[in-house]
Order: sequence, then C-alpha cells, then structure tokens
Amino acid sequence: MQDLTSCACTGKTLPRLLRPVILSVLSNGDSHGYAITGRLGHLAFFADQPPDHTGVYRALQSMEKEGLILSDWEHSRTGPGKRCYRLTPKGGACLKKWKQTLEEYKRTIDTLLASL
Amino acid sequence: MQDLTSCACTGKTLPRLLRPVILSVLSNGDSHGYAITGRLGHLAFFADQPPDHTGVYRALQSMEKEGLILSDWEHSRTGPGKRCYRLTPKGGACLKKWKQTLEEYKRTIDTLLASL
DNA sequence: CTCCAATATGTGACCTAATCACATATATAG
DNA sequence: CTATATATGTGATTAGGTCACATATTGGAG
Repeated sequence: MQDLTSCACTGKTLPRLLRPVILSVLSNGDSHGYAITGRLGHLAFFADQPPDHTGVYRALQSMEKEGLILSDWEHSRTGPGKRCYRLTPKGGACLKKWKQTLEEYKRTIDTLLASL
Repeated sequence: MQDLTSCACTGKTLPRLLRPVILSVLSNGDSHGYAITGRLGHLAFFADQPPDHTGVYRALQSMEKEGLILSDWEHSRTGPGKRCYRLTPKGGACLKKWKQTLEEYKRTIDTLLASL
C-alpha cells in the first residue's frame, strides 16, 4: 500500500450491511436477487461502488438456509425465471433486532468520532 | 441457527472497527498490544464481548507493514518486554480519513434505519 | 522454593463476508 | 444472427475476526 486509496480507512472494506438492506427491501414486498441488486445501485451508499451481485445471491442463499426468508420460482412469459423471496416471521424478528443493533452501532461510531 | 442469538443482526459479526480505534489510542500517546486490548475491554462497545487479543496483534502487525505505525521494543525492569507502537504521519492521515468515512457510514445507517 | 496469577507477545486453524472472474440461460430489439 | 437486458449461479481469493494453543517474565502466596 503506497497511498491510502486501498486502505480500510476509505471504507471499501466496511461491510455493506447487505443483510439488513435485503430484509428491509423484502419487508416492503417480495422480490428477487437481480431486482434487489439493482435497487442497491440506486442507494446513495452504494452509488459509487454498487455491490457485486455475488454477495446478494450468497446472502439470499444463506438467509434462506437460516429460515429468515423463503423462495419460489416465478416463471413469467418474459425473460428467465426469477427466484422470488419473501420474509418469514423469523426474518421479521431479525429485522427488528437489526434496528436495535444499528442504533447501538451508530452510538459506538459517535463515541469513536468524539475521540478522534 | 435455531434462534437469533447467533445471527448477524445481533451485531456479533459487525466489524469491531479495530483499526480506527487503535489509531485513535495511539494518537493520544504511544502504547502496546496488551494495553490497547485492555483499554478496548473498558469501552462500552466492547464491554460485553471484548475483542480477542489475536486481532489486535495482527492488526498492529499489518498496520506496521503498511507504514501507519512503527514499533520499538521497550524493556523495563518489571515484566516482559513490550513492543511499543507510535503513529507515523501516514497513520495520522489514515486516522483523518477514517473520520470522514465513519461520518459517511453513520449517514448510511441513518438512511437505512429510516427505511426499517 | 514452588506454583499461580498478571503481564506480555505470538502462531495455526477456521469462519464469515466481500469482491473478482467466470459460466449459464431466456427473451427481445435491431 | 447478434447484441443487450434480464436473471441466477460457482470457484478462487482476500480481509477481518475468533478459538485454541504456545511461550516468556515477574512478583506474591503458600
């Protein structure tokens, strides 16, 4: 590392908070990987560095394994099939917990910033 | 995962922001791994789940490789030797950048929380 | 004197999350 | 027929973190 452009301090290695974002999207209506990825590209946080779709698909897979979401194949006449995901009650509980955790995390960052 | 106690939503997998915390500590005076680890255990964020010392030592090693910090052995009459770390100018610049990044990250979380 | 605790540093193995590169398939527009 | 948008997926690598293990010094309790 010659300069700081690839340093963690640039935020490039900070987690994209993919899981809570996905849960949030699904709480506003069922969706699928490609659409979710596209939506993230429009959020300010992801605008300059939209997340690789790989992460979204793998997050969806593991979240389904954990029982937070469920999927069904949706075959419309146009385009390839979509794996349509929806929240489970457990996923809803997880989303609630995320809210608490993120509030706490924000307080942590505030404390840290105060000491910088 | 039967319940949500080991889910990412609990914040256990959120990054501990070790690097900026270490830089912050060092900006307030030279220190070494064991002392830094101990200090983290007293912070509210780490209180219930203090970071493993392994992460601290490895962060220090990689940050030294990257030129953010420098170390010298300090042999006092009492106890084992300490590897005493101090900030380099580059480390100071990194710390400044972290400040911007964390402000941005906080805004992201605010936006996300608003949609939860 | 011996053993234990506090201080202090380190390695190996493993896990999670993220990204890069690659691979595949359908339907429509030109 | 070919390019583009839509749509899903795997393999390899890296970063960061935890658990378990290993080692060394010093001072105090028994």
